Amino acid sequence: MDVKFKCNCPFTSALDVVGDKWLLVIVKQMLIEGKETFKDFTESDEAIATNILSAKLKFLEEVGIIIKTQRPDNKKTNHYLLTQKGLGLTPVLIELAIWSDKHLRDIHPSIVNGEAMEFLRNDKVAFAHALEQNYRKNMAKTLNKSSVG
Amino acid sequence: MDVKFKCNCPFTSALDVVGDKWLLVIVKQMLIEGKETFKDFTESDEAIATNILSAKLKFLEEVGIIIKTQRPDNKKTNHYLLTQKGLGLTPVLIELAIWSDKHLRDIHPSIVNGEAMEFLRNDKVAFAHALEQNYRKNMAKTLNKSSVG
DNA sequence: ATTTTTGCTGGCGAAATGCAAGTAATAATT
DNA sequence: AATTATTACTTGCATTTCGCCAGCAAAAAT
Repeated sequence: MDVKFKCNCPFTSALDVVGDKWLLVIVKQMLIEGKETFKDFTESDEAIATNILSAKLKFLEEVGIIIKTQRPDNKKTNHYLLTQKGLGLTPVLIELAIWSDKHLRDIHPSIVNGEAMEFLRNDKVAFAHALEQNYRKNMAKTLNKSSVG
Repeated sequence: MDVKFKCNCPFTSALDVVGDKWLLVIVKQMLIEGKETFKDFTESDEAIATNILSAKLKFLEEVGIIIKTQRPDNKKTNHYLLTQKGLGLTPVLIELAIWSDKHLRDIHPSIVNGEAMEFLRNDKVAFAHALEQNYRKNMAKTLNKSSVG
């Protein structure tokens, strides 16, 4: 289940890891939608099958993009969190969204186009920063909540 | 063979198109390595199988990322060129390379690390610009060459 | 006229994906 | 304390995609 690198090209090597139908979707769900638990992922719009989800989470953990944690008050529910390596994928996701915005509306007109998209168009660096800050903040909040209550 | 969009999320929608093992590798080969013909691709480091290559080129053409052209002096060799939509993926590729550089060297130490990588680290916007300019220049050159000689 | 190159296509086994059902452990409810 | 519900998976099986290899026709080079 470990990565096979085709060559020493930095572009291709990244794709050897995350160039997959599901991996970046999972990272996006964590970063943008704050999903953490197995159940969170199964309830998503993208509807990933549980066996695939299980395998992909295992893989993401193996390569160090996420870590599996538990809360002291719950021995069952696993919480998957992005590592630095995982958060480092934020700019990749952002460029993908920008590309969608510019080049995909012709064949897929119903792509969302709200104020978040406008923020992203106006200042992608700030948007990336805000996303990462927000992720860290929420992570701290939920971690704290569980250890208190 | 056409795209199935899972939802209206701009992140996921981009991945519905290019979130694949091969598509971005092919785009990278065109942009960075100047590959244009079927044979060029088959001779790459990444060694894509011909049937897959054929299918992927067809798909990339369908979604408008590349176009298939011919030179007046050669009725056999097809030249695949990036469209604006295709060139628009440059920032995505660049962010992937940056991520590799930062986060993949621990599990894949032989990733190339020359002066191009340094240029990329120092100024990714300039790097992207240079890449696109270079692509257009070479495209013009080869197009010109064929119509002359 | 013959050989080589180019751009594919087709067959077939292997791997990845997707759907549905099942399970075991924990947590919540009564 | 007993029952029910939830969570995080696993298993089985059908379908799709991948990947190697061989072949092949049209065009180009010799």
